[in-house]
Amino acid sequence: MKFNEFNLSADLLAEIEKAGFVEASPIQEQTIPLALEGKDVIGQAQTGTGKTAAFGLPTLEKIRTEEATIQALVIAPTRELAVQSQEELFRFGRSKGVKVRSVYGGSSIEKQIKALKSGAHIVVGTPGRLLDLIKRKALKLQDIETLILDEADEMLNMGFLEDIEAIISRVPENRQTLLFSATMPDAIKRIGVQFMKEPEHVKIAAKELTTELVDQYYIRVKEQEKFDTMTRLMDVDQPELSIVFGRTKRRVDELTRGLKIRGFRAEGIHGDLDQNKRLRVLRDFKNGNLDVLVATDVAARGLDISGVTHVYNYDIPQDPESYVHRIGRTGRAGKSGQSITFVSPNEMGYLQIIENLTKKRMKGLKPASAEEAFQAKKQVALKKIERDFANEEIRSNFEKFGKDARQLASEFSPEELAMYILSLTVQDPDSLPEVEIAREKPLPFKPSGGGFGGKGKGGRRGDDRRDRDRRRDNRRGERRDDFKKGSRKNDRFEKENRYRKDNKKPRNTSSEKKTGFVIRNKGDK
DNA sequence: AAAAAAT
Repeated sequence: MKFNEFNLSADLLAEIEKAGFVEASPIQEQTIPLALEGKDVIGQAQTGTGKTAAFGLPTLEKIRTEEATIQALVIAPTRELAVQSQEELFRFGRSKGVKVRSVYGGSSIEKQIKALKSGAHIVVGTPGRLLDLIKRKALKLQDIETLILDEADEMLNMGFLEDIEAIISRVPENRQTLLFSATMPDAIKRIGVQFMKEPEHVKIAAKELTTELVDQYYIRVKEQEKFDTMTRLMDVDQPELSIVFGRTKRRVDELTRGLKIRGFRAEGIHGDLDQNKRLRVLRDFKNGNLDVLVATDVAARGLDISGVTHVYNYDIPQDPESYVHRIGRTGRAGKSGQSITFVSPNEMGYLQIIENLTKKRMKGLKPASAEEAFQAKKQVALKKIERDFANEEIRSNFEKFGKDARQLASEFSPEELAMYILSLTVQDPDSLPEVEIAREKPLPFKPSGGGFGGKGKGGRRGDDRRDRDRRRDNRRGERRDDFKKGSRKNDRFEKENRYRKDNKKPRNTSSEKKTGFVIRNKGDK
């Protein structure tokens, strides 16, 4: 279905066309008509399939610009996401003259109050700042007709729920409520439904929860070897842009430092950094002034950054839902991507929990050796140098390598110069600076209920336990079969060949020799 | 058990 087949006004369609959108995605096709009718909708679809436009377009359509009232409210889990959604809504509503404001913590409330006073039809905000503005009577919600929870399952989660309830209690009961997310656990959906009237749950049916545009890999690696393993893989993969997710803010700081030492253009983003820095880092990453964004889960959800080809889960995500969102930062809008999740031997149980949620097996991957990484880097540098030498401006390019460049350039052949530049560009793997990432206390493992804790409580304990045992036995069976058929093995070799032109088998790591493919949970005996 | 979110 095409956008111009929706019952949308000409000024919206003009902006849609300007943005180059023609064909609506399935979630858009199914939710836009419902939302235009005024129905309450839960919209669930894979990451990167255009959920913002799905709730944004019908919302914009219904705004009466001649009235200077706030008619729609969007609540988002992070400040960056609030900014991004505001920008997208503004873009589509531009011709129509819709005023969209974003409000969030960490930046001047005075400015935001002024902006609200200058007129707003749609407000996009994070919970804390919204409540603050409501208390100061700078934000009136009595004219709201559409309420949207972006990343709805996160907004209705513990930690946010109380604030959300407080905000919703100020919004008129007679309203339309839209909930959107890629993930929607049943327990959370039940909470959400309480704020809605006869909601339609549009769930784009897919075998897997994650998009098939992302190739999902995991590497089983000891904690102490993780950093080297990741940087080598990055050298081999040569991502355009990549995001590295760490478990804690401190960890993100360490990883950022380490990656910088290794020569990557990397910056970190997490909740302890001041808001200017957070926005600056994100902007630099989008502009291509950075190659690697190192992040906590603050960047896991919603952020739409084109050019992200690789997501590295340096630490395995805390919640299986977080995994779905993290890897959804790549493989967006029809483009493909890769995710690589690093799993230490005692975390293999988490891998299983994630796979249970996504209904998708990650492929095992062998670490690349230092030599392989070095060769890969060298190839890339050589290509770049060759390109430079083909260019007329080779001398100006060469000059940055030293005072005598002009002299050297006249005395040596292009090949000799190339070798010289290469030696300056690519470091020998043995001389790489050492980086140590502090070991954190291991994740607590709670096998109950299939989640990472917090679920399965209440009167169903016995059932949960039986389910769990059954699931576990199934898992073991599947894995053993895989091992016999060698399908997993084949996956590994298929990937290895990318790294090994000589087809030699990379050496086994000791941990793999030890445990093969058997899953070891703490709960298992 | 961590991160996010107001100051």
